[in-house]
Amino acid sequence: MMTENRDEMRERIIDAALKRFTYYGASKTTMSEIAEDLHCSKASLYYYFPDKQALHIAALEKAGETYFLDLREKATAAATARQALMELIAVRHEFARRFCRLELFKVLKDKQLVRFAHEAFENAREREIKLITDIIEKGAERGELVTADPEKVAALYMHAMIGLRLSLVNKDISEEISDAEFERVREWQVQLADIFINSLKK
Amino acid sequence: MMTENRDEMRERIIDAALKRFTYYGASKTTMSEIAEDLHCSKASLYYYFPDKQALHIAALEKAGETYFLDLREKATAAATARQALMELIAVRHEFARRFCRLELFKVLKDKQLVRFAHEAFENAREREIKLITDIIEKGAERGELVTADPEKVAALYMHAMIGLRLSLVNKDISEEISDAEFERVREWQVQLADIFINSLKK
DNA sequence: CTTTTGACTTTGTAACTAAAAAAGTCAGAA
DNA sequence: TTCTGACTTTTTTAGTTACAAAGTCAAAAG
Repeated sequence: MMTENRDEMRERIIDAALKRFTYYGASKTTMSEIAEDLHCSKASLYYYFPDKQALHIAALEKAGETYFLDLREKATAAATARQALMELIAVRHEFARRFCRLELFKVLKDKQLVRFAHEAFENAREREIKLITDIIEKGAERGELVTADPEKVAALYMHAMIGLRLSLVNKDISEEISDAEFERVREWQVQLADIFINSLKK
Repeated sequence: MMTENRDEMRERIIDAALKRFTYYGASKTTMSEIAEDLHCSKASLYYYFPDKQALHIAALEKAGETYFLDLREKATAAATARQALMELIAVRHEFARRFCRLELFKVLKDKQLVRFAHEAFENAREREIKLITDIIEKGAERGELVTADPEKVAALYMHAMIGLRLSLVNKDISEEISDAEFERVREWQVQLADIFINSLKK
């Protein structure tokens, strides 16, 4: 392989894997296929990653990191709290559409991976709650809104938002989610955000 | 059997089935077991119900009807909109605790039953949304709160509440849900209700 | 010395199958 | 009209095998 260094090759493998995982799901993707995409041998992959699971985790981490950076960038750029929350909804919407097939959940057989996924989710949620807390606090400083416990409200908002998607989509993981359904979730999320914003106004 | 009439025997069968379904799930309950509980033969059950599925549906309908009547009774008795919403949360909490093992979902193989369950859920949700709409409207009449579109807010509230449970519990259907988790969901639901109430105040 | 590979072994999965269990039927009894 | 024991049919499950994918390694290539 014509790569400059070890890390670069790792990235190339993660990208190739992520592409496959996103389109077909991790369980339906073989190491051989990823190797073929990269025009290298399967054994090479094992030089960079101890096993398929490690590659899977690396791919998930990369997707999550990209998502979170995007989230933070958009949120901090917004002028008002309402605008910031709307930006978060938009980013989440795009992320869900892109990675809903990542099949994090289908690989529930592997206990270690389940634990990792769970921790990663917890962690991502924590970071997102922190982001929303900041948005609310900044809004309070500006005099836009008031609340006794910004973090509590942020956590509640976060769970209600995630839940709204779960409640509205209400499908098996194997089923395809249509664009119309994604759009519907987005619209309801916008309205729920407005309820929260309104509730926090003086 | 020493029953006065056909309907009474049907009820007895439904009650016995519901008990088994609730504790062990429909798929792990055999018609023979239900018959044993009633000290009658399995063939008798088939005199009252064409097949197991029909009995399952009847049991679900009964559980749902009981739940809804309870819901309406408590809601109409409440003095304020806030109090009414709190009563709904309490009833839902009790219902979820009792029937979370009903395993409506595990029997996903049977297409007809899935369709029924889906329609029943839709229907129950519609009725519950109607109930919440009434609560909001009554609150508006009293001058407690204001909103342009009570039904829309009610639907949003309903989905956010259902979703909050889904988001917080976040478990496989097979896993047991602890009392502490149920309680946690209830507390968050109370807070979400307050957010909505506050948002709708003048 | 680092990276890559083809050929290899081990492990997991999907597709059969046979045995068991549960669903569902029915002629006749109460 | 309601109920049942004995029956048939259908569905589950547990075991098996065959194939595919995961994972290893000695040796080659740069």
